[in-house]
Amino acid sequence: MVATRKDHDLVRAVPLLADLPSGTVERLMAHSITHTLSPGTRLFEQGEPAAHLHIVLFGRVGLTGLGEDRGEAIVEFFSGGDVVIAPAVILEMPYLLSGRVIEDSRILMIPADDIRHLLATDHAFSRALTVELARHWRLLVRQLKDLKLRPAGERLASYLLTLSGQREGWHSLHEDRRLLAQRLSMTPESLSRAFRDLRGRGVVADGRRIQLTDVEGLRRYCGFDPLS
Amino acid sequence: MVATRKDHDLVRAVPLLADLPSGTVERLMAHSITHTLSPGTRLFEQGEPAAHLHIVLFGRVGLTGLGEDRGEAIVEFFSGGDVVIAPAVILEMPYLLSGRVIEDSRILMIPADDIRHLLATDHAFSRALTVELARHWRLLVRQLKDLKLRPAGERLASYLLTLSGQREGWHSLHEDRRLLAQRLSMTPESLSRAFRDLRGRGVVADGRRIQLTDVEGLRRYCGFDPLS
DNA sequence: CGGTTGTTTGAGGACGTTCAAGTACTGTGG
DNA sequence: CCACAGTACTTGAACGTCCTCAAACAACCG
Repeated sequence: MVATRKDHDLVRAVPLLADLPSGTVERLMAHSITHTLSPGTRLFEQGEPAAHLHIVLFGRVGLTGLGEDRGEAIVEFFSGGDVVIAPAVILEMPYLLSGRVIEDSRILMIPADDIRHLLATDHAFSRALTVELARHWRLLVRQLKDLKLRPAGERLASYLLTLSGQREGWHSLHEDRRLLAQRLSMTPESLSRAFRDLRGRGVVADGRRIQLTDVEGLRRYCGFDPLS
Repeated sequence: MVATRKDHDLVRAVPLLADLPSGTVERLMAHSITHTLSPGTRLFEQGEPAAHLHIVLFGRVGLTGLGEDRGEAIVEFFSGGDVVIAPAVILEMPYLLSGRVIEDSRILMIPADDIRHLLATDHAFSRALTVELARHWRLLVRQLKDLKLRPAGERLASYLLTLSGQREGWHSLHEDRRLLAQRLSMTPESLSRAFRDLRGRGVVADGRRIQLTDVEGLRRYCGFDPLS
């Protein structure tokens, strides 16, 4: 619960906080809470006010949107060093998404008021937050383009290319296929069929282990755009 | 081309710039270019480096993603007072989207270097940019949730509720149906059918004129979430 | 008037979902 | 060690939504 020595090192490695004077970080940490959480834990729910800024020190967290009765869709995964949802905290508005732990994770929670106060008083922090938001913006835009312009199979191919850094050889999925399917906006069944179809294009899949043998072919197949 | 007196007033009304000392705004304007542009004009293309920050003084601009051979998808519309794509400028990265003028518009273009310099030196600007990005982030998330969780008809209903501010009576679409269809990720044919289906739910459509007679029913139909 | 553009409607088809089994892997208790 | 349950993944068949293609219609404009 209380931040440990090791937490401190992890905190210093968070890009958002890396450039702050250590005194400032101390003050942030003073009011913060650090938790080790298990898969399934809900960090916050869509619709509730943002009381804390959540930062993933290690582990993995999923952002999910809840539909009326259509289950939930995963918008993005976040892992070590990532800030989970800054906009709700910045704007003092309710969350548009829910946060759920999907791997054993260590989560730093900083009170929203402290964040807003720092945003108002600390230029370096404000700048770092701007950069962080700009990065997230691009993540979302990429996904919107995927959804609007690419069919399911190509979305998977594109995801695999990003995951692998476009390197051939063995790689490992970071999440199980049910979650991956939700992230890619398809059912587990469709994901399974998409993997089957990619077998003819140099993708060997065995559980979470994935081998890519024809990155160039995959790029052509899904019109992969290395911009990022 | 050169900023006029009237431009100056419009600039002062841009939220991003409203809180800056007037000296700073003067300096920004000194190197900036202001253009009046007609529908169809391309502001910038996906993939090219961001040389300017574009701000819409009045008119309407569409952000479009280009697929390999699948035409283009509209990600969002921007109008008076909106900053078009800050992230590419902030991060010095290529655009992920193309910008196209869809109505006669007056566009302020500020050199990217000036923006980055101001971001690094002016706390108030940095803060305003953070807030602007946080707002855009929420726009994108809303749309992602729409795409992932709602079928075409409900996306239209949701769009109409947002457009109207959930008020009954007559309203006007800001763009023609072809563009609206692209924004909602469907074909014009599907949009036409979606309007037909909504006739039974209190939506009267005549060209760009729309009348809503049962906002509460529409809300229930699409599970509208007033969070914003 | 003919041409262009925007919208609507219908028929057919593709992609992805749903529903329903079936297989493989894991850990548990007998 | 095996039987068993539980979970994860795969496969097949039927269905639905939305797209494509084609045509008709209206409005507008030279």
